[in-house]
Amino acid sequence: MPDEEEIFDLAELFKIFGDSTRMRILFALFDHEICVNDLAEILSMTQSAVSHQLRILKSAHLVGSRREGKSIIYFLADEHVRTIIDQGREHIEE
Amino acid sequence: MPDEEEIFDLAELFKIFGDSTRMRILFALFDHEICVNDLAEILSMTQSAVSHQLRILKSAHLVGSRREGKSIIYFLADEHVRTIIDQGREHIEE
DNA sequence: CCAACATATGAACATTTATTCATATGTTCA
DNA sequence: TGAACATATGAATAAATGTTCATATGTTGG
Repeated sequence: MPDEEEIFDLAELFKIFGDSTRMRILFALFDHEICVNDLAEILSMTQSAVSHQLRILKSAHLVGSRREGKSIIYFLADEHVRTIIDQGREHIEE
Repeated sequence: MPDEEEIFDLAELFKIFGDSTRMRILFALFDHEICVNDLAEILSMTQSAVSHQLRILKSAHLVGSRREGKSIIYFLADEHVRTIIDQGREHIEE
């Protein structure tokens, strides 16, 4: 049994995957990096809503970002993101 | 990009991992199956609260249950649960 | 430097959700 | 069968969270 802090952190991590909007953002970033505005268009969402969610994703190190001119480009942070999502998809197929 | 329904289901699945109480229950069941009352004691929780959460875990097929006398024994449903949690833990170690 | 563009942020509101309390359902054993 | 035990469930309350609207911050090109 891990200590309470690790359990809490784990729950916080999965909580971030537990929202359709964030999941859609993650999928949009699966193959290629995208800037905020394009994300908003692709997902038919407000720029503000996207930005709020990106902030959450970034704070959990699920995505990273870099500036490119006026835009800020977001991308998936590491392979764990893909693995976790893939495992989730496998679980659903049953 | 998966269809909206799959994304929704995925988010719903991860939402279930995204709660400390449920995560604690899952860890308690990691090594051996346990009945509701024992879970409540181990986790210092109300029997009612545990039962409510077990219901959610079971509806997502993360745990299974069987009756044994007066008690009902709960156990982890499949290996995906362990894999998903393990991947989450790996992600945190950084 | 300033106008236009791109993103971030804060407050407010609405919705979701975990827990508690009371009670119902279901099982065993005398 | 009835009492005692084990679990489930429903309603109510409190807390957490996603979106919107308005606005701030930051960058580029003229």
